[in-house]
Amino acid sequence: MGRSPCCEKAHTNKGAWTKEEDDRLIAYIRAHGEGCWRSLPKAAGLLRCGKSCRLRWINYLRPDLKRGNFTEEEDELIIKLHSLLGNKWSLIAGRLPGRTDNEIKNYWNTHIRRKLLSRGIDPSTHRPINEPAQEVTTISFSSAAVKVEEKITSGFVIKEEKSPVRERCPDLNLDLRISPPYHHQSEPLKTGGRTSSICFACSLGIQNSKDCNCSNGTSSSGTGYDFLGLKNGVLDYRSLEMK
DNA sequence: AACCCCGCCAACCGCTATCAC
DNA sequence: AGTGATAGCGGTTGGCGGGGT
Repeated sequence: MGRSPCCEKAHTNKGAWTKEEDDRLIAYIRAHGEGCWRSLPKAAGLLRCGKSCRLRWINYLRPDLKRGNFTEEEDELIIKLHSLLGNKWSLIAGRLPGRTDNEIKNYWNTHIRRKLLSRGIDPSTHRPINEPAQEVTTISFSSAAVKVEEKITSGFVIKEEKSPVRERCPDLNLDLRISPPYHHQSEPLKTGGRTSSICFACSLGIQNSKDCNCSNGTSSSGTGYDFLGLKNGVLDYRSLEMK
């Protein structure tokens, strides 16, 4: 059984948006705010499907969009996040202010995939291309969780709470938590005779990030990591902020 | 100048998740 | 609990522009 169409296709425009349509959409949202996309086109005097309006606003017209080239810092962060989250573009976009899921998805497919391939890394598994195939762990959700297993992937410790029933299907009934990179307690970093620790942001190579809270960084939010929302050093995947 | 190829990216499509009744 | 409506997500498509021949 298919879904009913979100709008009457016979009476809607498709394809590229005109300046006038953009202006109408911006003016309407400025006056009335976002929400109720289905009724928005009619109210705004647009011959567009609500879905199309939403996409246009979110991906192109929103005033907080950054636009422009991605920085090297953003590149690396996207790679790291993708290695953890896979193609969860909206989650990845949620950690890159001013970037949209569509933009990141396009950028991944056009630039980063090639970049990783040129480094000899498989963009989907984040493993060396010539490395023999290994079991791939996918992050997914579940409330039924019993056993906990830790894995170290790309510098992150991932705690898997495994269901005893579905263990052979890693995509099912997993409840994951992502913690900061594993550091041996016996190997503290020493700087100029002083012992210091490196924060998670620095471990990703973004020392000047607002998420940096190690002793080398500028922020000082006390002990424990808070990168990517990792309160108390552990990220509950379900708490990742959605757009 | 004309044609072709290819990369980029905005937009669409189909699906799932969520909510209201 | 079941159903329909709506929002949101991710994969895919297609138009456009730039570079090469």
